[in-house]
Amino acid sequence: MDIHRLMESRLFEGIDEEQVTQLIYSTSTIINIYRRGAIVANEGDEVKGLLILTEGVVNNYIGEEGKKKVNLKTVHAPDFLVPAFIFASNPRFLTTIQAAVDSEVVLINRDLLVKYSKNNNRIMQNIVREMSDRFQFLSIRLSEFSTMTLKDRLLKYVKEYGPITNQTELAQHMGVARPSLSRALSELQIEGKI
Amino acid sequence: MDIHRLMESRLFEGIDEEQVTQLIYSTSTIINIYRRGAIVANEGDEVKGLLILTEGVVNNYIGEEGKKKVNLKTVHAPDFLVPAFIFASNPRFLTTIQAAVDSEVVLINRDLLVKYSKNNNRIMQNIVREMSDRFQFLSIRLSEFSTMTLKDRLLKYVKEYGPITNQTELAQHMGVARPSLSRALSELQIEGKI
DNA sequence: TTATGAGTGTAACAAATGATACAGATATGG
DNA sequence: CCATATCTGTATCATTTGTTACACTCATAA
Repeated sequence: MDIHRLMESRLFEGIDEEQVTQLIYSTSTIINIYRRGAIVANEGDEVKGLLILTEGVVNNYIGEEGKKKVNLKTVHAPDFLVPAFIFASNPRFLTTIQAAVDSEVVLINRDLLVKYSKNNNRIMQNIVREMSDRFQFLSIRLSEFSTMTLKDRLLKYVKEYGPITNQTELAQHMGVARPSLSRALSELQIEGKI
Repeated sequence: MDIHRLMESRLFEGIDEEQVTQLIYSTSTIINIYRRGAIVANEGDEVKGLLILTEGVVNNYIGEEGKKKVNLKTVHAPDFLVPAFIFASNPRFLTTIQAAVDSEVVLINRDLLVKYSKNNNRIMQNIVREMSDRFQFLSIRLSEFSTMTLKDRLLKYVKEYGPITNQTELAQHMGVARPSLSRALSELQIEGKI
């Protein structure tokens, strides 16, 4: 884990290193390592506290096993995992989280977090801000799913994220069949739009 | 405004009436009335604080004017409006909010809210819980949009919400064209599933 | 009562996407 | 280097949804 990179991220903005270290190296904090492809959490598992992705990249899939899956969000370290679920009425994972590359996740116990934030509320503010931003992100994605055609979404994607590296993954991100994505790309190229 | 109904809702769970009254009748709090069909807020407007729908019903539309719109969520009083946007990096409405019936909205200034919650954090806890629950709601809707067919979504809808009263509205909720919804309903009836 | 507007059913055709299959390309580990 | 797995392009056909148009019902206000 790279503490300095953590400190420079938005997660611990406004909080000094000593306090972060205290939180992360508390006796009730758990640090887990996951190999590429390993499942970090399953849909339905209880969310026991604040999850921080300290190394690696993970995907958030939704959808039952065997059925069609959608990748709701890809998270790159350092960042929170499912901050929106910690304080829900029913704090459980709605998504299956899978490591896209070798990854490391820190779990800070919910009670510890609450106790700590009584003295320093800044961490809670950062979590709430992140929740809000993700809510906005999700709202926009939902409207795109229901109003834009695949080709339009692809055009928007390349504008925002640059050229496409992996069609198979992108198809899951877009919630479409892989050959459909391939066809859409071909058509966009023929039309000279990409 | 019906203070007792507010007190019984989840919004002010754990907070006594005196404090709620103090918040709502603060000098910086604004109470607005909207006629049926009136716009409560436009996409892009700044979110200045906590919005509480104290009377009525409103819809949250996303999508630019003229283009296809989706009704992200219908909110019935008493409830928060867009709690997830208050503390975002860029606290602006992503949706256009329109009164479905005559409605009343209370705006509690963000600074007042923050100041107040330093002494009593319960209101913030309730807001965060509500944000979380809405995030989960949105996640599920997104996966439904991208994995389920319209007919499947309709079956799920009638299971959860009972018989359909207004196809035109429901079509916007489902993000589909009105005749498509009508056709889907006909087919479900022929198949004896509804 | 009538006129008007909103909601509904449905038909015909167009467009978008799904599903499946297969071949060629490309990476990757041994 | 080869062997193998993964990714990609493409064709074909099926299914789903969009678009447009029109007729019908129903409530409601003048």
